[in-house]
Amino acid sequence: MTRVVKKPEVRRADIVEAARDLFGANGFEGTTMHDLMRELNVAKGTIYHYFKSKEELLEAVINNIADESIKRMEFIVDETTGDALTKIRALVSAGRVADNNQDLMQQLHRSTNAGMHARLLAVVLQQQAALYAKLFQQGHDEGLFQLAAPPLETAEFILTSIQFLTDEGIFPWTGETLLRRAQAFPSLVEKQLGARPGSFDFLFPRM
Amino acid sequence: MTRVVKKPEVRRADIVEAARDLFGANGFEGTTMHDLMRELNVAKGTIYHYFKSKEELLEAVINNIADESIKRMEFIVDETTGDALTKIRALVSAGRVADNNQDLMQQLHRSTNAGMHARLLAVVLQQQAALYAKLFQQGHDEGLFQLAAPPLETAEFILTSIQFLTDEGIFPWTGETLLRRAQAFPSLVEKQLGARPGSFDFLFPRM
DNA sequence: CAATGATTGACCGACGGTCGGTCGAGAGGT
DNA sequence: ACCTCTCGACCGACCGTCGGTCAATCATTG
Repeated sequence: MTRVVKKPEVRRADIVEAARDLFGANGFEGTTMHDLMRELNVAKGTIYHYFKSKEELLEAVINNIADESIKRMEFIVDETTGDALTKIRALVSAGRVADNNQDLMQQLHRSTNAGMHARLLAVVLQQQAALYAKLFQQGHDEGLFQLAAPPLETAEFILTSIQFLTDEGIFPWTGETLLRRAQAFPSLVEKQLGARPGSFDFLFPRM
Repeated sequence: MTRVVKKPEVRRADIVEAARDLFGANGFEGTTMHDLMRELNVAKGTIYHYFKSKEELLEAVINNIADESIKRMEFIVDETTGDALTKIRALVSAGRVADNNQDLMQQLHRSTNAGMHARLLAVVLQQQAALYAKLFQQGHDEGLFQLAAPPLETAEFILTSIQFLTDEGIFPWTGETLLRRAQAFPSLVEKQLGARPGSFDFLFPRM
């Protein structure tokens, strides 16, 4: 095979990108290193030159997705002007990881990928919590919220529940269950934040 | 090998029990079907006679653990007399899945087992939520709580956060992080339930 | 042109899973 | 009580696949 030499950073990025696509299309366990080397037109050893195991490659893919997600969210917060509630609203509507990773999410819904999924959730969550914490603090300062606990812990608390309970990846919730929960979220969040009733109605947009 | 015939239920239970032990000791991926057949003194085909895949066996193990857990908790609720807060306190102190599955939990702390772990959490959670929902309702009726949403959704919301955020299995939180969160839980829960400040101090017992 | 290190691909051992076949036990006939 | 006959629990050699290894090879750089 014709030998192609690339700069290490480039090759590394190529591998992560291809892995991300394949994991998204076929799942982690459903993707073989052979699939990956064929996709990349690269020998197996090359991949193992950059990642010492498939597991480590998964780690890199997860961080890649998470980093992209958090950057997008930070950008949204920065470009949005207004009070905390306005910023939160903008963030929520654009913040679903699912939207920009449609096929990935579809794969994550297979229970075999629960591991990959849970780990991705955990990383994304920690990053998002820091972001929301700032907004909660702002809202508190603006008199919109009455927090009972530090902003970061409050953000972690709320985000964790919403992510896990709305995510069909780890456990296949039924449609009714999801609806039932979605309807309860506004009240739950308002209560937790001490926000005005109705201020989080946007969490469950009736159509 | 000497052939031993058992009643199907017995053999099935034996397999689940042994699998539970081995998964607990070495993790799901760290346990081979060969290990299992050696432990059971049984041929590989026998295991596959009862479970069509390793994956399906995992499912059975998870349900086995979850069932045992929920039965213990239901028993505790039944034998405890008093108001909702008293029952909740009893439940929490005995309800940690970790306590009665020490080595299992230790294994779950390996990120390779995130899948097994997340799925177990999901099942246990759904069962526990139903139980706590009853107590939240009782507390509401007794005037101890002021719920902002239906009891079941409230229970799911709270339990999910606490389980996920205190569990080191999926993402290895640091000790400080765990402490920081534990300190915030009482306030967060009280706020969510509309309970008297201090009534959930038992969630974070200072030593 | 030598040194470096990126790249190759044949090779390996372990693993999950299959399948043709064996054998014990209970049902039903005599 | 004894003998079949049938069912399905049980066996284990075998298979294909997969993650991972490594010595050789080749492009690039100084």
